[in-house]
Amino acid sequence: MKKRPSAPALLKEYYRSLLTSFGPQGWWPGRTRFEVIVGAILTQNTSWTNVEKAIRNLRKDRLLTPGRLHAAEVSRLASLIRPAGYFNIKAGRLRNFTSFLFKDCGGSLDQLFRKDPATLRRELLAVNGVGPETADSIMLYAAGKPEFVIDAYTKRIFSRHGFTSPDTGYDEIKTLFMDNLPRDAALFNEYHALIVKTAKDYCKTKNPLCDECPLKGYL
DNA sequence: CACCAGGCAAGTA
DNA sequence: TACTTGCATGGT
Repeated sequence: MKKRPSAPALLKEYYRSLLTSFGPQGWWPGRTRFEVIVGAILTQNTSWTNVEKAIRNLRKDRLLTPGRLHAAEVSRLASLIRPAGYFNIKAGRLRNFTSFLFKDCGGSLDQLFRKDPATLRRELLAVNGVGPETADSIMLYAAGKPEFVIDAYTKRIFSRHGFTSPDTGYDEIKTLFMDNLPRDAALFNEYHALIVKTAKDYCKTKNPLCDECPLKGYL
């Protein structure tokens, strides 16, 4: 029985193991920063394939810019994003975000992302419909800030492998990553992408000991 | 048919 | 503060 490594060592080992197994993902969940933000809101408790359908509908109508989206009727947005589920709620949330963006920054993402990270995160969280995961997804994948995104996959994998408990809170598990890894946006981006790939490909079964899982050796 | 998917806010006690 | 419920489509 080999000794359990320290948290920093374990997190680095896990990353190295995933990277070795799957290679760099070069993952980016959208074509533009604004599309990343839209995707982050639409994917709340929803499969990414359904989000892609909704994004395609928005793109077809050329609404994937802050100005065009903000100008569209919420009811029209709702009908376009229908495949992503919760469409009335999410249409309102998209509007809440663009309203904030225009009121606060004149619709400019450059201006929004020039805010210092702590302020930016606090203000994103103040938008109705933007919670911790959505805020961090925007910070990391749209703004390029080093915030680790904790999603259902991350929680599930790490709890199944006995690394956290199933009810560990968002901030607690996030701190685990943030405090034990270098604050590097590219690293956080790649790490989270690898976790998503692992979850989708290998951890569908509720069996944390599945043979092909790269984490197998760390139990 | 049941169950789940890259959450969040509002309601209840 | 701590729990519960509503939101909704599409894939397996």
